[in-house]
Amino acid sequence: MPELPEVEVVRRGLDTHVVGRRITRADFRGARVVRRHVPGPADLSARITDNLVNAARRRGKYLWLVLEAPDGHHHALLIHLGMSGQLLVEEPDAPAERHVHARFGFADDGLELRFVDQRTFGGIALAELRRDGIPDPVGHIAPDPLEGAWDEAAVVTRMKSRNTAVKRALLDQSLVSGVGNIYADEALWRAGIHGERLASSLTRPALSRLLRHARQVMLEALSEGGTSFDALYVNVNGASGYFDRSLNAYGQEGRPCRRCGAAIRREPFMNRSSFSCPRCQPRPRIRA
DNA sequence: GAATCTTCCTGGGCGC
DNA sequence: TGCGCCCAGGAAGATT
Repeated sequence: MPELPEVEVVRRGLDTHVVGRRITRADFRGARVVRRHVPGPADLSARITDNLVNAARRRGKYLWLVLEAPDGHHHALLIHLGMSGQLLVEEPDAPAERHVHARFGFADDGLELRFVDQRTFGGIALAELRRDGIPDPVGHIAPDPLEGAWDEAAVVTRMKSRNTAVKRALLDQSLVSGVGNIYADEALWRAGIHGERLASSLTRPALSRLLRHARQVMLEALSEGGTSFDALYVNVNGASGYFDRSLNAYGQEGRPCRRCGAAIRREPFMNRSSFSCPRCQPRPRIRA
């Protein structure tokens, strides 16, 4: 599934292949892909036709194209890839993918942009931009660790006040965005902290360390994943080379911990799974 | 308001 | 071999 580093690679691909072009055609297929647009897909299509793509931006796992309408108004085409979403850049006459939900054509008659999503967790919406350049629906999403607005000390302060498991806090998009289950487990492993520890029970230096590990692991994935993508594909199937080689905790149940050799354990967490080292990341004795 | 639970969806993988 | 079930995941909205 696309995590923040993959979404950033997609954004860079959009920067290269889509920014600077004028949309002349937008076709949506299926009832679910267009989100929160009461007048419906046809209206959204009409609103973005003849718009110029001015920029491709990202916060956490949200992507958006800054569009300039013919009347000069700026708004955003907001895209979330969900679990299985892909953006592809292809010849207009290439065969349609089974789960293609949107196709965008451009004035230069060049490669078209397609949104393909097997599970339809992803979606597309038209949004107004706030004064700070963030689309309205992204307003409640906190800065991610890879952007300029990232303020580690402020996030530590907010996490310290949370009366909940530190992994829940790490996954809370209103505190820090872009950290999914995989990177949460990797950051906790690196920091030697069990995810069920109360956020408020950790020291500020420990929380700082955890956040710095989260940032670092995503930077590493970005530097590895960024080179493994076909130039024509803005994204590939969510699997970057990083996941094959570099995971220390996530999905490693039973394998020896690379730090101490103990077998990595798997525990249920929020109807999902957490992976951790039983020796490096001892469970808290008491957990509410 | 904070914390937690439920729901959306479908393909891959597994057990029987 | 094939059927049915479980699982994965982010985030909105509901519920406590």
